[in-house]
Amino acid sequence: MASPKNYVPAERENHWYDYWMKNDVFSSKPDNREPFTILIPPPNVTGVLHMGHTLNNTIQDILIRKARMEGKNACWVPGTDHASIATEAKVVALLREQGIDKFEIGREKFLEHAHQWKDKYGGIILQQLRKLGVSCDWNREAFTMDEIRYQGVIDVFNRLYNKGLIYRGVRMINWDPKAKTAVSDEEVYHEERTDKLYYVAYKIVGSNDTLTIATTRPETIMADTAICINPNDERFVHLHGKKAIVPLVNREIPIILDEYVDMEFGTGCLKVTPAHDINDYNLGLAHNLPVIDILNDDGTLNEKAEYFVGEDREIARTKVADKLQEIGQLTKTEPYEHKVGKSERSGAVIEPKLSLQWFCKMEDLAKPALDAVMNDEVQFHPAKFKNTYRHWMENVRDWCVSRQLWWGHRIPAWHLPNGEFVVAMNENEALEKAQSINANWTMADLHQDEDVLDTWFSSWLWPMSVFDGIANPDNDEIKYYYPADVIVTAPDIIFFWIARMIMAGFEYRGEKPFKHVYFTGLVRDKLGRKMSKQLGNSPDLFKLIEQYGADSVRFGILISSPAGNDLLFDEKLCEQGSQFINKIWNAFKLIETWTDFDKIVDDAPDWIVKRNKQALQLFNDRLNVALQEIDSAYGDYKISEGLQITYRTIWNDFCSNLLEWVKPKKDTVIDRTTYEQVISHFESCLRILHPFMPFATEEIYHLLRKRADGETISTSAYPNLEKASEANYKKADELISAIRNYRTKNNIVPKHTISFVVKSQDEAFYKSFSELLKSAANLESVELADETPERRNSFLVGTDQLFDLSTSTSINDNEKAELKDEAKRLKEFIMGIEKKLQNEKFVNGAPEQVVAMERKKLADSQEKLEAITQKLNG
RNA sequence: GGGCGCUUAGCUCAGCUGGUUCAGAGCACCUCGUUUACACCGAGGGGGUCGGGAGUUCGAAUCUCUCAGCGCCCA
Repeated sequence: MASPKNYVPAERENHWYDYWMKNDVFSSKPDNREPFTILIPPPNVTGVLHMGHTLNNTIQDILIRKARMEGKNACWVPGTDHASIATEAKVVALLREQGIDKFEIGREKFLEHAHQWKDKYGGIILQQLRKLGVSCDWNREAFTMDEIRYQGVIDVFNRLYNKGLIYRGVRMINWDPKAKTAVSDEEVYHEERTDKLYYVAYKIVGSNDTLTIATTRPETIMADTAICINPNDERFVHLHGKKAIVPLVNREIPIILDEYVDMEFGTGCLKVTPAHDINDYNLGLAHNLPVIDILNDDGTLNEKAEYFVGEDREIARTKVADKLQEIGQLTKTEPYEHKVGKSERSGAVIEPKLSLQWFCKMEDLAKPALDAVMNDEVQFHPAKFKNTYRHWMENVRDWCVSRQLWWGHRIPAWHLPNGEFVVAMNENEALEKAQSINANWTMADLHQDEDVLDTWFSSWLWPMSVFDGIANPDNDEIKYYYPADVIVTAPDIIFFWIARMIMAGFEYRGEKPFKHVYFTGLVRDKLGRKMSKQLGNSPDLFKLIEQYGADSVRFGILISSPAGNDLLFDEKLCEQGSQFINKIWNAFKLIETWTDFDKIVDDAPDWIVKRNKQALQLFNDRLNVALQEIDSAYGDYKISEGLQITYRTIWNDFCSNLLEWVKPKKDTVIDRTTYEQVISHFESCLRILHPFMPFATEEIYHLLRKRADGETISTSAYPNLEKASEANYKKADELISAIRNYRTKNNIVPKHTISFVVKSQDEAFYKSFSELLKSAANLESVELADETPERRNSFLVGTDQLFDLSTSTSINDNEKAELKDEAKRLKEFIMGIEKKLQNEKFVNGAPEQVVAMERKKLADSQEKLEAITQKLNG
């Protein structure tokens, strides 16, 4: 019953995913086992799966699958994020296509459309994730705006408000004039851009003098309320106290002094526009300047500007410049490189804007969250991100939590006729509170705040809200699963999300929300460029999965993914993954043929039994060392390294060595005990690999033995670790290679048996593994010798000297030269060690072990040198 | 401007609490090989003065300083 030539992932992956679902392998309920919890970073409902998600979720899947196999109660909670700005933008655009205006249909109708949109597209990404094989508990799917999560947000807003941590204030905020909403500092990215620096002359009142300022934003001169100069600037200080006249609008403004002004920049004179620049705003506060806001919410000029009313700021800029030119007050322009803030959401240039917003005070919340990371209560992997985190947390600023949008959690504040407001859990409670101020007010007098909360204001509660831990802080689920074991995320949301989750965790549960944070890198293309739509360098994931299979895609993205560093993704790596599966597939087919050809017997010849025992012993050592290495890789969150070790162990140690060692040749057989053990080693290999490549391992696991109904490798026990040393394994491997090498050099075909006499200090090794060595290297015999046989070909493996009894010495010139080189090298090496050992400082200063090692090195080298000299002279 | 990090084989990276036999892996490359698991393979091979310089030390890829290049974050 031969299996197909190749494993075809496309045919099997869906099958196994269905099998897992049908057998409810991924679901979790609290019980008396140790929990292992992972919370998915909820992808945006607007998103489609990209390489970043693939990496991130593959890592989570590996961690959760390993934990599951280790017998822990593994719970991976999936979910999605409502993504206020992005989703609202999508829905607005969709409605616009249908000729519907958001403001015309109003809030309620709009939200209906938004919910419809979410129901239709919001789950796409989670569906796509299933293709990757992720083992989320799908019964637990949460959404940041579903009932439990929504109420949690409202609850937390109320509590923070009552605690005095939420306030309303006028602040300079980042205004996105396209999305018409405030965005947080973290949602602004800065882009290098070449603009112009305009030099504008202002007349001085009561004088023919002018002073010249340099600005990138001439369109804001209509909002100027002062000119500022540095008090140390002797060029201009005489102007202090005089007034300047704003061009075009001809308003008189004071000339003030402040050290803030950089004398080197531009002309040394600064126009002050408090409404449109954060630094100017602060200057305005310090000098009591009026604030003139000349911009509309959409970035066009308003009537206060007087000129170019209704024009977009960018267009107005050139028009103002032209006008200034016309009236002779534009003295020059020069190109100017600077950074421009843009909205991460809409791409629009951010406008600093004064605005009444809701804020959350951060200082008190930040303190325990900072400590928890600095003292490793919450561990960052890699730890280098602790620095970044500390820097931000120590300088944390209040969080602007309101957004001028409809899609989201509406701020639970009701404005009252007298201009006050109340914050409440719901309308009724709000009315109650209102009536305690004025008993005559009715519901009609209350008006709920129009704004919604920043999306992160729901995400930061995620570790609690997914278990309904806000409203029901004592429920069994949150008590069991909280804190989560690990969060896997990219470092770009360390502040948005990670920091705030830690704050919320301590604030509401007095405990960290998770134990470990694993930061992945960015996925770049093989040239190191970021993947972007513009470059078109982002591969189509589904084509990749179709072509290579999910296992191979997982392999490809992981094998090159060092912890915390960006990874350069190359499709070729997926191919390497398929080749790996093919290798394992063929290992399985080999074993399968033994059954087919009746190779498995109970009464195998003694030498086979012995040899196989030796082979298994060595492999067992190696496997255990590998397990140890893999375990420590997991412990350090070096997932990629874990896969690399697994790859090498299966390919080199299991396939190339163990299988070759015990493989029954032409007319030989394999004893049943060995066969059974090979199968169980194969199973161990599959189990180690399963978290990385779940589908193919499941497939072969089922082919290796008859499995019970519903049985799965996913819940089979991860191999146990035994203490082992692989010294003998390595020696055998090296020795066999050396003998092969010797054959090649001397043109001895593999078929031809040879006999060796060995001079070695490690006699036990040769006694223990002679059958294996003979078989693997096709030796007639390998005997230990006390004396050096004369005139025999010989070579060194470590310090062991092997003499080929079947030939007589005939060193050719080539070999002679090589040996001489080696002898020379050894002599120098020996001299080096001798010098070291003669150095008292070394002998006294270095640890005993190190000195002993040097002595051993010396002895070994001398032995080698002696052997070589002998050979050269013989 | 401030902070953090990186620079080791052609490529991607390990190694870095200084000392375990002239610095490792995978891929790529070269040579040989189709013996019934696998050419998506096997056997073998070449390839690095560990970015430059200085210092500490008996000893530095590993620690310190400095220079250069690159990247990220915050202003």
